[in-house]
Amino acid sequence: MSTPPRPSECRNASRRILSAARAIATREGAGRITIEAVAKEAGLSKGGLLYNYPTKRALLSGLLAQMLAEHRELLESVPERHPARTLRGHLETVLQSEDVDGDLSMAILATAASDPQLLDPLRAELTDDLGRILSDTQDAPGAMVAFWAIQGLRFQKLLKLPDGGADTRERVIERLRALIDDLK
Amino acid sequence: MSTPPRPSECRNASRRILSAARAIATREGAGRITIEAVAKEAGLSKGGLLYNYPTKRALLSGLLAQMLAEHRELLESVPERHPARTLRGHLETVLQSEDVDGDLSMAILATAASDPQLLDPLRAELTDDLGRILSDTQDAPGAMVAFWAIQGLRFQKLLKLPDGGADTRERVIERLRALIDDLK
DNA sequence: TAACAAAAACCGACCGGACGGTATAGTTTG
DNA sequence: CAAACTATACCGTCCGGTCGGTTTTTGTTA
Repeated sequence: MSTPPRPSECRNASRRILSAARAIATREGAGRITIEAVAKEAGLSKGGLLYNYPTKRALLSGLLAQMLAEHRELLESVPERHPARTLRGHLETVLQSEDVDGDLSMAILATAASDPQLLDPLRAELTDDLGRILSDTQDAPGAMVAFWAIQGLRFQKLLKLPDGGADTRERVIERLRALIDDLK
Repeated sequence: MSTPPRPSECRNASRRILSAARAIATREGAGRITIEAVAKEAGLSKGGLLYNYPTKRALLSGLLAQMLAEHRELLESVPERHPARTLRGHLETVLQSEDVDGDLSMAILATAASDPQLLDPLRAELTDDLGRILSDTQDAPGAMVAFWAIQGLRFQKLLKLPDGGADTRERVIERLRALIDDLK
């Protein structure tokens, strides 16, 4: 009658599957995300996984959605009240997710290569954020430069590109913070 | 005897193979780069390709090397004499490669996901450039912010992330140019 | 220049294995 | 019982790589 009182089970299975996928991506690399491997990691069978996510695409889509949700959560937990709150939020979010999601994000990039549509939710989210950022400041170009710099930082971490050493890095981040705070 | 330098033949096979791979990546997406497909596109057989590139890894490595070489060529062709010449070179290079190498870069990202070592040459090159940039300016943090912004721009184009519209985009780039020129 | 051998370049059938997805039979739970 | 859920066997496909053989190029010698 009323909705079957077992969303917990079903949800848990889905969540377990997603974290299994994340575990595999982090431990063995992005290319190792296969239905069988994820199912095994999650402690159920291939059929069981395919019952929850009928295709691999659906699985990846769910994975991306989960990451996006967590990202947004982190972003909104930035307490600071500030005209460029969102910008600041993005920066702190990038800094905070210390390499935890590295290989995982790589997984997303990898799949995006073969299925660009999977990135659509991400695009929508970013468009939203960007709109808020631009409408929060009078210096749109300055805000955009900061936004790009944050994205650059994100990919620099992701691909383990050089960053000029920890010391300069710290100073650069400080500079970036100052740039953002001076925006208004 | 009149043996004009004819390593051209041998080289041509390799180059033909690489451009075939690029064509496939651009036309059909990054995931479609397979040995058979590339061989067919290049007009030779699977065995023939594997003669030139003994493994797929070698093929991808060659692909990345070629792209790096072209990138460097572009970068060094920036005429401007300027303390932040390299920085400016990166910016103009990104702007110039108008979506031509989009899916191709995606291919590289995709493979990087499964084989992170392939990015090592890229890392070396960037480390080199970054060193030059930092030693060319007195404002290291400012230069790094600009560098990150350029990288962010690169990935924004690559993943087709939002950019706030062509008009603002143009203004942002102008701002970025000004930032770089004011560096010294 | 012709003959010829050796090496380089290339061919394409084939193998082994992984992977996504299906079909179906079984099990739990309300 | 029925619906939700799970397990397992299996299929078709694709793909990277191997291997034995063939063609083309090159160097040498007469």
